[in-house]
Amino acid sequence: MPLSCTRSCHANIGAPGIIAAMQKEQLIEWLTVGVRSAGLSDTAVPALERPKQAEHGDWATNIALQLAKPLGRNPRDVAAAFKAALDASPHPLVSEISIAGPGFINIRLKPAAKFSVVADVLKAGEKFGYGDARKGEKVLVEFVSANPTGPLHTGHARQAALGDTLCNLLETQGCMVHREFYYNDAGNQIDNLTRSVQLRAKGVEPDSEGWPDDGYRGEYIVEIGKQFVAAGGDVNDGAAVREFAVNVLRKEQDKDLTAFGVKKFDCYYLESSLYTDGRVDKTVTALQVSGHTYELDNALWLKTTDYGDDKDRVMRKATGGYTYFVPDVAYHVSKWERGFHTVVNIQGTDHHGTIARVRAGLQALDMGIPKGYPDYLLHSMVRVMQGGEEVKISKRAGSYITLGELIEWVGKDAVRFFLVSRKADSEFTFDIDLARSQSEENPVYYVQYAHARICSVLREAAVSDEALAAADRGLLTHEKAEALATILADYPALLATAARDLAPHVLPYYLREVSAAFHSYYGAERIRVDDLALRAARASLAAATAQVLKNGLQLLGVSAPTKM
RNA sequence: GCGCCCGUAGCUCAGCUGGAUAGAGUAUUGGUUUCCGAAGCCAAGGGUCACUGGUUCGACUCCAGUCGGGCGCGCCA
Repeated sequence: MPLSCTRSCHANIGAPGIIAAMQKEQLIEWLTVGVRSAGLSDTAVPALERPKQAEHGDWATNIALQLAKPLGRNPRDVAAAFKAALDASPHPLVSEISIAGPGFINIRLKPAAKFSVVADVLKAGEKFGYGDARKGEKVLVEFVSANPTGPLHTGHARQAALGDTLCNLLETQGCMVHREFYYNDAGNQIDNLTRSVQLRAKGVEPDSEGWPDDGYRGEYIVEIGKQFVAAGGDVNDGAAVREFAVNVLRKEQDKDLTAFGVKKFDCYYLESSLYTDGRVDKTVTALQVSGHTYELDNALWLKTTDYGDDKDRVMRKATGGYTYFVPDVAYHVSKWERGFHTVVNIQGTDHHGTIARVRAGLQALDMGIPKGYPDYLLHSMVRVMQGGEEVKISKRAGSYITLGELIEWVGKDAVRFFLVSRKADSEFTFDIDLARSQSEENPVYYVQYAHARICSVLREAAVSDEALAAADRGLLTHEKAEALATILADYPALLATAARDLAPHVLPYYLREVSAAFHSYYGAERIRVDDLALRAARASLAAATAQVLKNGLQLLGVSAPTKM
């Protein structure tokens, strides 16, 4: 992002508005000017980061350390020259500049600069943290994409929580987000479902004679059979059984997702439509024309090794049908042609092997699709423990824990917060017994409690919105108040990086920090004091904190109770 | 065997494009309420960042190898 800001804008720093959100950029610009005027570099742009330890100041830069080597100078000397240049043209937000350790430059801000974020939050309200850096960018996020052959399990739950939150995060950056659910309704999984329902309806038990090895064993199969018969259906009518079963399961999945607080999908894309609308045939033809295919053993192959895959892949089987990866490529062409040049697929890590070949297929089409298209956010499976033993997650076995059960046991808020809290690719164990017995200790309650506590305090303090907005933040002096305001000011940048890095897990972590900073401040200073001006100032900081907590929880799909 | 991911406190996990004394929660121990919500706060103990070597001013972070774990490697989806 270009920095159009020059020195002239420093004169406007005292003005209210979006100052806090711009502070970092302004400081970087100031530092960059300092680097130039000190004659250290014509191109280097200093990076600003929060020091791990608060005593070191509000911001720090390691630019002197980085420039020392190319300049052939001692880092401390470089830092001294840099500091001299900065001292020569002081920044109105900065109260102190110091050199520390091997050559860090630590910067301390004036209190007014730190507390300006409070006014920003109160003014922006629910939109605080939103930016327009990616305004108008069309982004498609595909997630859940469960086969309509059974209830959603804990893996789907993780995917739904990650996907929904990621979509929300992208929207805060101005993206036009399209939520898509891909339905594998054309494969033999559906045939298997149909057959399983028919057999159970006829009284054939799993593992008895005539039961297929890969038949679905779950109890829901029996229930669907009963419902079908009760509705007057003919079990021998495969097409009718199939339609009925898929319909029932789709409804159940939708019900679970709704209960999980997942926003409505914009589109349910049917795999079968890729065949009926000719996209599959068109894709095959295009690949043949591209010259990257060949025939061998009566099958048609694509030379995906030309694009980094470790072996070539069959497109059309000797028996005549296409392998699954052909409609997959056709599907992604559809995403591209619908104008989505940023696409994120959220899938289990067990699908990582398919990434190379899908991308290879898209490359081979030679239609200008970039190499790394689409993006993937892979998550590892959720292991479920119960009674000290692992419950195997297997759709075929039917013995897995469902999303509906998780919600029933620990509640939607806790499940969502918990599932997003972990990095997507780290495995984790969901201990059902623990979650049941200790749900009160789930971190989500800590954050929700902070929000409820603030709401309660604000009710007691009875400061009007006008008085909150007009409060004199210069009255805030406690270091814990400064620490809290500093954390609040990080929120917009946090959302931007979480969206950019496809890393929703940083949000729960951040909300915990905000809550901790508030609780700590609350213990140090009384809000409802007799001095009304002071009361308003402190209440305004609390109100801003509640707003950030509420905004963050909303992105996670977790409620922000005003009392609990 | 090959490919991708992972290995951080007793347990569950953070650690941003390499930066200062490796952090949270939980568990353990000890404090804390005549006053706005104690589901809180304050503090203590707890570490060979799997191991070995390399890159450099500096490595949990980057590279190579070893060990251990997960997943994938079908003319299944």
